[in-house]
Amino acid sequence: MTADDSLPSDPVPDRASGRASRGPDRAHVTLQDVAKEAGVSLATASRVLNGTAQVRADLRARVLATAGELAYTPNAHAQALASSSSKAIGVICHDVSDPYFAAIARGVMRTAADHELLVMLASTFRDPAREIEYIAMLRAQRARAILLIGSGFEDRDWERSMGAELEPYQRAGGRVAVVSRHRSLRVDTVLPQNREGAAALARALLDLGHRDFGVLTGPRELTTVSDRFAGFADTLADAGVPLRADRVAESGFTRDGGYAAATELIQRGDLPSCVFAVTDVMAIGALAAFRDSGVDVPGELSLAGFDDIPIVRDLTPPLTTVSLPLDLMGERVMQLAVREPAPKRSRVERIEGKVVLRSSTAAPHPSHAK
Amino acid sequence: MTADDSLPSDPVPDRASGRASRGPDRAHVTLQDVAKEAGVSLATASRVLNGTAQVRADLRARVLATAGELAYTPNAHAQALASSSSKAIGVICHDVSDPYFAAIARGVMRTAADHELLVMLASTFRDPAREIEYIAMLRAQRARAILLIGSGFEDRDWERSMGAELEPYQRAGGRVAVVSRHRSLRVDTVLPQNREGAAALARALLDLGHRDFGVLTGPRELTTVSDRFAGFADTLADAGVPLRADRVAESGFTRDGGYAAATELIQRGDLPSCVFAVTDVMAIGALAAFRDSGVDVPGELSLAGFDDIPIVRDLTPPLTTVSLPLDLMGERVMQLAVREPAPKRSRVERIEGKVVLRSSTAAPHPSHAK
DNA sequence: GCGCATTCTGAAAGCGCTTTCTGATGTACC
DNA sequence: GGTACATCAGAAAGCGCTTTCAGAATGCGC
Repeated sequence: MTADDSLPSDPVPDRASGRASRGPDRAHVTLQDVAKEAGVSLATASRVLNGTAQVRADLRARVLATAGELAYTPNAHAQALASSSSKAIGVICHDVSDPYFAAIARGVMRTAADHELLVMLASTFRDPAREIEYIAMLRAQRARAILLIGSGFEDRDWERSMGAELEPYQRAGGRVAVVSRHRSLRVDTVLPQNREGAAALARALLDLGHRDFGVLTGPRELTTVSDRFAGFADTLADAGVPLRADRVAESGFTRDGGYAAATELIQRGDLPSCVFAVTDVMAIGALAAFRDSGVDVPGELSLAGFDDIPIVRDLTPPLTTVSLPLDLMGERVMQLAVREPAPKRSRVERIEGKVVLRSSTAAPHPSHAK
Repeated sequence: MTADDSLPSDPVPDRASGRASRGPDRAHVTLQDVAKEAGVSLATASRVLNGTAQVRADLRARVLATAGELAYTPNAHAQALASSSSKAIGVICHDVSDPYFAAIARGVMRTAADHELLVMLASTFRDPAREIEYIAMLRAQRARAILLIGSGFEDRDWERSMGAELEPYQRAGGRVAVVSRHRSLRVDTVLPQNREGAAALARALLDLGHRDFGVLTGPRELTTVSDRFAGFADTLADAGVPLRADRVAESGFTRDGGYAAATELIQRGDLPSCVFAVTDVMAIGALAAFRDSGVDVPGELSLAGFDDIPIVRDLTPPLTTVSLPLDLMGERVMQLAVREPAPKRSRVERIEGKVVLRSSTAAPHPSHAK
């Protein structure tokens, strides 16, 4: 790759010499400029451009015309400062490139566009310190709302510092909404029914005849992980099916984490008949690990995930999972953030997951018969 | 899903009644508040908090302490207005949930974090009007830089209106950088070598023995599509291998577009021995189509993509593709935007693609022998 | 101990806009 | 024709911060 090359240049109107026909020499055209040029007062120009009040038709037309000619763009900072309200909302996620988040973000972006809002996006890469730091930045930007997408932590310290940052923000009129459970954050929530979804999945897998399960989990301190794990494990227990401790492997909440966890399971020796990965992303890694080790899915082992990110349909075999309407969840959390805040209590919008059986799961291999 | 439920509430310090110990009643703590409380002037407080100048140690300490106590957060809008510079940069893409973009965005976010910048992200969903609109919004926000990620259009009108929006922005000191070719936009560019990459891929596929090719393309007016197509087709032509018109199917630049294009190819009757999808995302759809139609890849037909988005390694079979360092490209475009602008000409950073042969391609099926 | 250079602090002028408040103009009615 | 009431334009006061400028306080040399 070479730098300092040049693209086919084109004739840009006298950039170096003078300047475009009417534009002022200063960097930006201000409302003042427009007003002067149109021969009206600052106030009138403002009113015309914002439609705040009636303005005589001819003045109105003049202002509009000059604004166009001068290519006037309002200074959003000045507007924000004067009107103390901003058109930007902040979204904090762990990683833009995680398909789970990307799918939710899509819904958020779409809905933001409908409201003519700008989205400031921040990736924390699961670093709690960075998360706090970003909230401070969004607070500084006077973002109209802050959206937290993705699992919270089961961690007292984190909760405390999070609350300390968010509470003054909310007191100052900022809106906060989250996807996933954030204990003790008093905020509007879009809450995927992780526990119930995992339970339903467990029942479906039991119905297929499985009695010997493995679980690939992410870090236990993530609420999403602990909820899904608990839902799955409890249902097995209720059915009288034990979940052996050595059948549970914990690793990172990523594709590679899934690969690592599955590999660990394989190395421990005899495999269960069915494995549940707490997220699809981990399941993708697990599937690769099983393939690399020559474990046939679903012939020798069934595999299921959670989330139903778009890609899992196109895997071989397509992945059984608990389907969450991710795009919709993004839309909803955005709507919660935009709607009038509930007077006292925070709203919780529960999102049900639906078990989708695809060909990554099948009846257990005969060798697993009791 | 039910709404208006309540999360386990926690004791928030007297939100309704009075207020937290020292905080003022107004919505936000201002620098003025801090200065008064610390018994110094506004100027001194500002200097302490920005490290703009030396301040006597004891005053310094007092300011810092009160700022902490009052949980002071500067108003970024006021700062931006007063100093006419902002800490936000704008990124415009087509769809956050497209893995190609998501991977680049990751690099962008990482690099932005290093520079303590906030990223405002906008999805256009390939609507040129929305693209223009977003640029206007970012201009209003006085974004320090605007990044355009993704293919430009080969379209005079679009170029013109794009230029009209961008040119005043740049004249006012705004920085613009893009990924992919944007004809006649005089901006710093991270330029994947689409033509060369596609040519190299064609050669590799010829080397495998293929002589009968098909191509699945996206909309021709996208520069990325036309470059890749041209590189591929020209190389075939140079090798004396014809590319029949009925072996080319055009569709949307998405997974479903790839599925549709592949289906069209299948329905036209006899298949080529090798198919090139101009992006991995389309290749994923094509792979699904071939599977659904019982066409064995690579047994009956070889399939190759372009981009090397992370997921294609985990497909069955793993996809042959032209690998682009997407994360790095994101980093680079961000760096271009942050670096001092080149005095006269725009910089172009060429990014080479590397052909990666995986198992979705193989020697042609014997039935295709000449 | 005095004068001068050197720090450091505070007052004040904006940055570009919104939004009262005030005043001017026009209309309606008696 | 004069008063009362709308209606609409303009002056001006901020919004919360940075930054210049001038003045106060300190240090030093002689």
